This record gives sequence, structure tokens and C-alpha cells, in this order.
Amino acid sequence: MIFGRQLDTDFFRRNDVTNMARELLGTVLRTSFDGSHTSGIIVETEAYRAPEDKASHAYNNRRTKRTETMFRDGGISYVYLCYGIHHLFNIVTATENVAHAILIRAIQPIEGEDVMLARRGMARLLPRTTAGPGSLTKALGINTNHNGLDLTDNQGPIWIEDPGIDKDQPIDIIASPRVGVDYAEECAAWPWRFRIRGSKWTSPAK
DNA sequence: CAGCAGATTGACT
DNA sequence: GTCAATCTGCTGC
Repeated sequence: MIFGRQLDTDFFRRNDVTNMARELLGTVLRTSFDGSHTSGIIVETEAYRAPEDKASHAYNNRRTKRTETMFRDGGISYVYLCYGIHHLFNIVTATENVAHAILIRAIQPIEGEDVMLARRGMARLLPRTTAGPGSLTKALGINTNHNGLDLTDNQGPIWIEDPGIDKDQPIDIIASPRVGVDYAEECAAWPWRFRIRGSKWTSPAK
């Protein structure tokens, strides 16, 4: 098992969520609970920046029981149920009362492939095992019970590391409009979806 | 491959 | 009641 540098609160409490969504590409998302350990390289993210972002649940600083998590200090998880079925995993960023978040859309598996396959009910590892925000949470075992957890604690159950390799070689990033936010009017066109160019592990959706 | 419908629940711009 | 930061399986090219 390889452990890199733990991402800390100094990183997560910054206010430049779009830069942070880029910087998270190439970092490692890990889960460890119920005796199972899984990890993968983050290869696709999306930034959500309330209050001005109409695609965000916290648009116009709308506070509900669900969105309250996004207003907390950066460095915790925001997990919610989408379409009644899919658990979507976000990283809350910025300082308290600033509702910025980053949706993790795809990972490249590193460890625990067999656990991921069992959770997904699949026989072999394919890009679609962990590509797409609903798919990767299922593979990693993340659900709404993991909402509001501290992501800077490397005792788990969920945390993020900078592997600290290939730092001299910048990652080639594709920026494009976010997926599934057509309702967000002018914000729908903002190029806040970020992918590692050439990765076959990113989500296929439009 | 494209296109479409069903699943299923919480929030309501 | 309607819609949502989605995925899957089915149909028909």
C-alpha cells in the first residue's frame, strides 16, 4: 500500500474552487471501512460555486437540510442522493458559509479492484466500473451515511492524498461544460468540468 | 452505435 | 405534482 502526502485543511479551505477542481486531478481518493480498502486516481471533476452558480444546490445561498453541509468549512464530504438511486460524492471547499464544492465524476482504480467489482456486480474491470459519479460511489461503497465526514483524516473512512509523483510533468486537462445541468441557464455553459486528457477512465456522458 | 424509458426518493429557484 | 449534478437495459439501426 502506497501512502502519499495527506491533503490538509490549508488546501481545502481555499476559495478558488475551479483551480482546486483542476488540482484534484491526479490525486488519490481512498475509502477504508468494513474491512475493505479501495482507492483510485481522480481523473474527472466538476466545480460548483454558490451563490452565483445556478447549477449548485446552494444557488443564491439556499439553505436546506441537504445543502447545509456545503456551508461548512472545507475538507468534508457532501454526499446526496440523485434521481432517487445514485449517491454522488462531493468535496466541500472554501471557508465556513461559502458553499463551494467539487463533484468527483470518475476515478482510475488502484487498489481493491475485487471489492469494487463485487460492489458493482461485475466480473471484470472496465472503464464504466468507476466512470460516472453514481458508478464510482457504488464501487467505493460511498453512500449518504458518509455525508459531512472529515476528509483530512487518514484513518478513514474516506480521505484524499497527493501521490507526489510526476510533479514536474503537468497534467493535460480538458475543460468543458458540466454534465446534466441544462436547467442552469447561462451557468450551464461554464466550462467547469475537468478531465485528464487521454484517460480512458473518465465518464462517457455528453 | 443511438435513442429511449424505467428506476426511486428528496427537495421544491 | 414535478424535477433532479444518473445509470442500465432494451430496441432498432
